[in-house]
Amino acid sequence: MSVVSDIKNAAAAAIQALYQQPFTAADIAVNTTKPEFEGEYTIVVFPFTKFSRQKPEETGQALGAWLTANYADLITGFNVVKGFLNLQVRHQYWIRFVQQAHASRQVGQKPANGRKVMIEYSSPNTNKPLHLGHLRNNFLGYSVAEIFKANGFEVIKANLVNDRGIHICKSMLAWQLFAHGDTPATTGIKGDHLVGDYYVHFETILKEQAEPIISDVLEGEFKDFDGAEKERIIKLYQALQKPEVQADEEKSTKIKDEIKEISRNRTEIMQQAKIMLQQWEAGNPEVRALWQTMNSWVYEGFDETYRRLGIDFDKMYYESQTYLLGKDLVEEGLRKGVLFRKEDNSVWIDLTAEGLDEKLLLRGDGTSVYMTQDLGTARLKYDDYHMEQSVYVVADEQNYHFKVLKLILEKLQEPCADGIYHLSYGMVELPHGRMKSREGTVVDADDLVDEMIATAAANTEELGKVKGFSEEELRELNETIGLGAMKFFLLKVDPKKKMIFNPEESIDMHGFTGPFIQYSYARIKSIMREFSTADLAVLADYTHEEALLPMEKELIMLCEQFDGILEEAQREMSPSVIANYAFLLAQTFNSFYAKKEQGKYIYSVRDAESDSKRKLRLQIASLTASTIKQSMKMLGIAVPERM
RNA sequence: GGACCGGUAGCUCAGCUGGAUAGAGCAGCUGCCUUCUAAGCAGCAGGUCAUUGGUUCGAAUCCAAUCCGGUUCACCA
Repeated sequence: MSVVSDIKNAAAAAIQALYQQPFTAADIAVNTTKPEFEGEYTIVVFPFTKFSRQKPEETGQALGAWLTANYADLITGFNVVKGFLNLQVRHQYWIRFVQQAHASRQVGQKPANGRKVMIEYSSPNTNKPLHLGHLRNNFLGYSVAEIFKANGFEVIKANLVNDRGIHICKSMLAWQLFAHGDTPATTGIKGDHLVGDYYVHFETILKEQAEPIISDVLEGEFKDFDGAEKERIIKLYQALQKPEVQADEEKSTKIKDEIKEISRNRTEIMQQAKIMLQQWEAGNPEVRALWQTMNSWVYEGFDETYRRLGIDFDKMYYESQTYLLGKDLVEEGLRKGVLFRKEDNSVWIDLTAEGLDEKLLLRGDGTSVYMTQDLGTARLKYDDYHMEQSVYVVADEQNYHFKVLKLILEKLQEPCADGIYHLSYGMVELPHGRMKSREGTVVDADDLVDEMIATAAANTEELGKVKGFSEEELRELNETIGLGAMKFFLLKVDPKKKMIFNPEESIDMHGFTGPFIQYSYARIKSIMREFSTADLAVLADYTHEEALLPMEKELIMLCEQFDGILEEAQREMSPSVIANYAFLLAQTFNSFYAKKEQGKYIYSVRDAESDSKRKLRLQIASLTASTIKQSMKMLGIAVPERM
């Protein structure tokens, strides 16, 4: 039970008693009171004037009087300003909260609720190392999983690895052609980076081979093409010659892009890659062996990155094992009449009634597409775990895909359909736009982590506050701070918004940042170190009778809101809710810590004006520390005892 | 063109289930380390909440239209 819900329930009872109106607690607006007015929480009374038939002020007075008379253990006083009823919560209420929180020892962990969710995140391709975009995905997925757990859910963290397809064949082919047998072991290059390097190599060759073909086409020469493709390319060429197209830059760029794409497909190296993909699908032993070897290099690299990032999974899925799934669903769909077959034998679903298009599910040759395997995988996951919700952490460019996926599953009456939830997040962009591998602007995840830790180390060194730390402790501290800065940076923004990352400026460690909060935590721990565990232990049964000073109350109130914040974060699937809260809490503690009047620190724990105040403040500090620690844990961020 | 998302301080973002005078951080300017940690604190300055209209006691928040930016609408994944 929270204060806000207590107040809402009391207000609902008041309305029932005074006006005989069945107003539910959920319909009552309760906010924190603005600092310029007296009170802690405020009820907005405007909505009640309809049936009170009094002015807002009178309605507020009547409600306030009733509440202080009938809920005296909750509310001790009130004042009314216009339509706002400001309530003063009984000071014992706050004290009781502090003591209960202290006694329970574990803040922000709700008991198991018997509900099960799967969170799929990360889901990398195995042809390239992880980059900045993946980091947002990984941190989001991990954090949302933590948030669900804290709210009492059972969580399965899943990773669907895209380990097959043309992209990995590109790396494999380039390796075969140019690597002379190099391995991570012989070169000392991390496996995922080595494989990524050959992917880049492939793209370079591809570009070289495509260029003459493209320039031929642009000059009206089509010798590299035949059949339908030739017709298509000629059509594009002719379209490009039209004066109205040449005047329209957007249009001509689009046509040129298509010409480039078709030309790239005509290159020798691309043809080889396609052959390799066919060999892979046919189970060619040599190709399969190379595939296994190179993927294993990538997994070693990924494992290292994941371990460093503190990211883990309960269940791995591999597309090489799931890409053929979904065909039976299509068969069933055809039988149910939800799907239909065209003359060329391809299978479709008609979603025009839903304002969407027709969507292909099986090609004419019977092979499946991305959507088909996702349908099958959705069923597989559900068969594996029977979870009530299946969350996909995937960038917002796939919004349409997931909308369609859910819709099709609903139409097929799959039991997993209702639980499908696309946690869509915005891309991380550079100041000049999206990261482009062809332009070499991709920010590598490992490099960024290194950089962050180095920055943290430089700061730690400069501040010189960690005398007596061993080498190992120092390394661990800098890793905690560097990673904390990075995770917080990527999680503090609302997931659905795209965000800008400027690699020129390193991620800040002051202000609204992870290190700021970590620092605040370490500072509290430093205060607490002055006192023994016995000092803390006797606090639980201590009854505090003195009045609460403003910032003592403010901190208690903030800590009391934590449960509600956790629920909101889970409901919204938004770690940023917690990031904002943790910052506010840390910031408030810092003000509390530094508040000075007439040359004295008025909230000093050590030099408190009385024994009871010392104990109360120690308790508040301890509770604040636990709440900060748990908040940061929800973001996958550790907090140091000293920094 | 259809669908979806976004537009709040110089910059990066909160606030959006309607509530009191729109908040942080960074950057800029002032102060504060004989103090339980200055990765901190206090303060100054900075706004037609894209535009217009509507809904009502009340709109950054809801609705409509418009403008700007993005994503997507592949027999790619």
